[in-house]
Amino acid sequence: MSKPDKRDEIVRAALELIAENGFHGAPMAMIAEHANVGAGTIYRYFENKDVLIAELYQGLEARLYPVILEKYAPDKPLRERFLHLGTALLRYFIENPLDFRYLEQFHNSPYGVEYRRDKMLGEKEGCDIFRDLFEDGISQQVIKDFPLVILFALSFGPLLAVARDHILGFVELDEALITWTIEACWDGIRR
Amino acid sequence: MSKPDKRDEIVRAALELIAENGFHGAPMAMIAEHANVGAGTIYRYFENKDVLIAELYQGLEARLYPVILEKYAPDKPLRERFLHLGTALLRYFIENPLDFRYLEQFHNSPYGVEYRRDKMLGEKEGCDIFRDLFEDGISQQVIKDFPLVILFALSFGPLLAVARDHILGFVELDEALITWTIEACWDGIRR
Amino acid sequence: MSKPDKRDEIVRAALELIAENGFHGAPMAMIAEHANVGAGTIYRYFENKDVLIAELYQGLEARLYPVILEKYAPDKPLRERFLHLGTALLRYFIENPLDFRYLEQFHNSPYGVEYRRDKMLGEKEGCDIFRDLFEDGISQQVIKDFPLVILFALSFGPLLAVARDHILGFVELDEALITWTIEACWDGIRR
Amino acid sequence: MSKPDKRDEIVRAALELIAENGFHGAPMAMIAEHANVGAGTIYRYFENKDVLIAELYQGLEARLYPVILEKYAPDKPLRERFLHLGTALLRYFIENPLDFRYLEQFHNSPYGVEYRRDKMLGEKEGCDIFRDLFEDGISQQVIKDFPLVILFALSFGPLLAVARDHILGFVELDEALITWTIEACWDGIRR
DNA sequence: GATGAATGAGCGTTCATTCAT
DNA sequence: CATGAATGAACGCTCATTCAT
Repeated sequence: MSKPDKRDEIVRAALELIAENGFHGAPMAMIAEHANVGAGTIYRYFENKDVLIAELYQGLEARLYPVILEKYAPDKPLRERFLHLGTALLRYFIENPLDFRYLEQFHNSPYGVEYRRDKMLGEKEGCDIFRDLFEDGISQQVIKDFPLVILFALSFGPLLAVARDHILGFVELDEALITWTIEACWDGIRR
Repeated sequence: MSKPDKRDEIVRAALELIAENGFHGAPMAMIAEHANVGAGTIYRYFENKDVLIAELYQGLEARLYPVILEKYAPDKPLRERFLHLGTALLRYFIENPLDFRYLEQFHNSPYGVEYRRDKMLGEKEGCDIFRDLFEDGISQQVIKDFPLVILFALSFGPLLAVARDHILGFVELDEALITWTIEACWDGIRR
Repeated sequence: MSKPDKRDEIVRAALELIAENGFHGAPMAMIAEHANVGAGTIYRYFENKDVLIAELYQGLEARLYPVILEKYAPDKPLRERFLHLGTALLRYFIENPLDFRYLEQFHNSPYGVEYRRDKMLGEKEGCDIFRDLFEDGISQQVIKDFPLVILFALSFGPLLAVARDHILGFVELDEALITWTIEACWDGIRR
Repeated sequence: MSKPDKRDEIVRAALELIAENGFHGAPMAMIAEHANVGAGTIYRYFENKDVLIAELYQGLEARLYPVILEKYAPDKPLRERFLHLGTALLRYFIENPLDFRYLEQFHNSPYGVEYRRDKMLGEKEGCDIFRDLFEDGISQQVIKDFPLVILFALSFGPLLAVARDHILGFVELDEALITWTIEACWDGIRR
């Protein structure tokens, strides 16, 4: 009960600071201070800053999956499945803006690119659900016969963009707007 | 004639280095060296690194507009206009990967967010052509009646994503794929 | 019986690590780990790292004496006594390279110099046998009438140097070479 | 005239501090302070601390050779040549105690060992004069037929030891004692 | 104007030591 | 007694910026 205390505080502080200020706006000393922890303590839990960054990312991903898969019914029609996943994801980002900003920071960095490249090469994408969905859709001639990468771009591109705009205050997303946006994404990929 | 010479060299070197290595992979001394210029000289043309970064961005934007507006016919049908602008933009990014990488670096940084917020508030979007296009489309009931920000996200989100994927080598975009992608974006925003 | 157990383990681990990696290649945490002991436990037996280092040295010296005094016959001729002590010492170093490396590390450090200075002032040399030998030799006009310090230098200088060279692999000392070397040392100090 | 100013100050400060306190008793910040130089300035002249240490060593060696070779007559008898080199070396150490202490620090460190190993493998010893002397002596049957390494140990071992003792104040070397000591070394290696 | 040597605050990281358990 | 998590001062090093030439 007291064990993960410090580690959690470090993770929380790092998430907050990196999400808000970027990787180089979050020095280890500042993370330590915000976690109410000695500077050296971080290194008991994470080998170095890179490892902290990577583990933080993996933690976020691990939290994300169960959320969007909740109540997911793989036997429903493709459109419905897509809307479920898309809205769940968008809602998650809106409700967890720190997570979202962190994921963006990570993806736009050498770490993120390399990480993604590794996942591309190793077939073990975490995005299997989406991949399955797209491949199903293509073979059923419901979704455009595009390379998967393009379909991902057509789906996630707008999704991430609106999440960012909402978090930065450029637009106020409500339930209706969320649904319409994801429906528009579907219009983009469906035949 | 010799004044802009050095300034141009500095801008070129900065673009190259920042696009390839990110902001903190491009120290001022390295930029100076690549520009064949003294380290102090940069400060005659740019107050500090932040200003250099911002002016570089504005220069890129200024170069971009004429390119995508070339042969643009504002009296053609909306779909055709959208396809023209979208494919021109995507082609530009693919042919000028350095510019694209720099724009991405800039957007994912405190500078970028603040810059964009200023532009939002000041109403003086550089994206007037797109704004006009979307507003036309909405009033003609050809484009979905969404907030402009959402329409931007549905259009540029996928566009930037595929450009990034192409440049990182995750997909090979040819003319056909470019057209299909922009058409899919249109499907996303049209009624 | 369990008390000296841990202390011994600490001493053994410290000797090993310091001999192989030097003082700053042997952090307390590493010593503790190699001794299968908690990091704080070391401080129950040694006030701090400096004390550990000094006591380790004294322990080594204490082990050394009985070895070289074994079968030492103080009534034999001076030359024979010198050869006995010299070869015994050199053999000990060769057979216990860890001890030797540690002694060298110690001597080449602020600790070593201060330690030696204290011993010089306090007259309580541990090297009494050698001192007796030299003083005997001087009064019998067999050994050169040099200050003791010089005689020590002429005897131990080469001895330590060849031991080091052997351990570092620059020369392979066998029994013959050991004897010849010590005889050469004797040639250096005898009249 | 003003160019090597800073570099020289850095070298001087580093020599002083390392000679007196050892490598880890001479942090870069302290060296900078003693050289009246900013901390970063050192890195304009030396890539890192290791390079500073190595270049300092090479500088000392370069200064040493001319000194001991001054008035050296390679056609004099072996004994005379040995005494010349030995006393010159010992005198140099006594007159330049900082140089001596630095050389000792260097030799007793990973740098020193590796450096020496390299020199052993590559035949281009800086100690060629001594090597020539020893090889001459062996072939003329004036010097004992020992491996060179042993002869070096018999010569330099006492020499370095007495230099150290003098500098630390354990003995006061005058001209007579210097000569006697080197003569005793000769007695050690001659047949 | 142009230079680049000089600066020093700030970074990521280590490790001797302490102390609550 | 023994532990090992926690600490924070100190380290080597980088780099945006300045200023004498």
